Amino acid sequence: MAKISAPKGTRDFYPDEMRRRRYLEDVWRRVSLRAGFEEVDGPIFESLELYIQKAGEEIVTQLYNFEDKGGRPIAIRPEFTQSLARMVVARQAALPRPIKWFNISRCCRYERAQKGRLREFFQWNCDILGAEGPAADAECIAVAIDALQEFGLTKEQVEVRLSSRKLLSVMLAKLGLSDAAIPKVYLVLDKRGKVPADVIHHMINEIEMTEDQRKRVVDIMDMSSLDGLPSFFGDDPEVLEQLRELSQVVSLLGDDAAQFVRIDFGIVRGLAYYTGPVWEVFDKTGTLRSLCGGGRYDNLIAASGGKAMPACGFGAGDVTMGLLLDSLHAWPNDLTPRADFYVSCVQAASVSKVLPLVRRLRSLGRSAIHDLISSNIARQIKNADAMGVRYNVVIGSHKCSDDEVILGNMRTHEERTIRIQDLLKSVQDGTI
RNA sequence: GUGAGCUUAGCUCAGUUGGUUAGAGCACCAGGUUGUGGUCCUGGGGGUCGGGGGUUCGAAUCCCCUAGCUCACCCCA
Repeated sequence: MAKISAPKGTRDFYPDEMRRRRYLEDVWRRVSLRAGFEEVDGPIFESLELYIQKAGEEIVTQLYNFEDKGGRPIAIRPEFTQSLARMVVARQAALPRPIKWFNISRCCRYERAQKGRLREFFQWNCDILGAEGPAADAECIAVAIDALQEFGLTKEQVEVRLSSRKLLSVMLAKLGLSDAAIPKVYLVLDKRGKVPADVIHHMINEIEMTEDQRKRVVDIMDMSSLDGLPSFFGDDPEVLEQLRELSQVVSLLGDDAAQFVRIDFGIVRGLAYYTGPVWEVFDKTGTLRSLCGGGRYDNLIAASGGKAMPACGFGAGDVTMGLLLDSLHAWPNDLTPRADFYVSCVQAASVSKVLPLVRRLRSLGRSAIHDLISSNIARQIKNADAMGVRYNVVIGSHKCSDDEVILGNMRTHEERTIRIQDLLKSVQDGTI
């Protein structure tokens, strides 16, 4: 039989990888729950139409789709947001506001795999619906930062780059740029930092606008705070309003979280999608794709057939986060689950006593394991040690009677003889 | 869709201008140690050198084709 390998862009999760995946998910879930988000989920496949409706026919080339046996066009979910919108719309009137939901979804996209991007991945989403205004945006950013800190990351290692689609479009409109020039400016903004400075310079010079406009576009591009803006636009009320809203997002975070945040109008993201503040999290070495991205998308629910409803949220993938923790050696030291007890057995005659004791220990909520391949006592203890077990329990030693066992602390090397019922009692009391 | 690189043991990799029977470390298994663990010592299993074809007395090594993987561009909800 031919060996068949896993499909391109997918991963096998052997125990090592699975532990890391669970660790990521545990952090995401813990952080979400303590911020008051409720976990939701939808099907792993949806009607293909759900994605076409939003992104157009071209999206089909970028996802896994098939016809089911009833001839219905189906797609494996490439993201969760469309499912979320569908779920919200279905019960929109009945859901208490604001809606705060989170989800950890397995998603597939048919794309060429490369560093930080695979065909199957896990994505954490947090969304707040029914809340307009900067408080909800700040809450999303706060939760994302909370997760970063929970992973042990500092403001020296990662940063949140914050922009505002609305502020940016108002500013560009006020500069009097032509309709043809504005998309090109977005493109340049998006490319900045990804391609060499002289290329950026060249791209800007290619855009048709006056020298004054060009200079101002460059100024906006280079801005890393909002301080200069009011004088820049002569206290224009529209600009000021958007500026105030974006500043509030930062100030609501408080000094501690705001230290992670930097204003960067280079954050563009999906043009059709976002309507207000947008942000992405990057590692500061700049070697990885974004760790997390989000923003305000007030049109989504209406576009999905519901009543207009403000919404904001973010998504974070497991692949890039894993790469970052790899490169920083920031995984927790020991994710290996260690059993509390290894019940070993000296003589064949006592073998039948092993599993019953193991089961008693397990029923008390402790983890207990034992030999399954007839190892001698030396091998059993060797195995127990290799697995980092806390206590070794020896049954059938000539040093003790039938209702006794030897309890060995694998770390301190202390041994003592103890009656089985006393052992179980101590375990129950929590003294062992 | 475009371009580049890589492929030798389960993993990470050596392998000299082509030259005996293809190696190391780690991992795994066993013994030293048949009633007590980490170290150590000894041994063992495991390779169609990605696949196919060609050149040659001789190919892991050179040439051609092909597959797979990786990286970058495009795209990125």
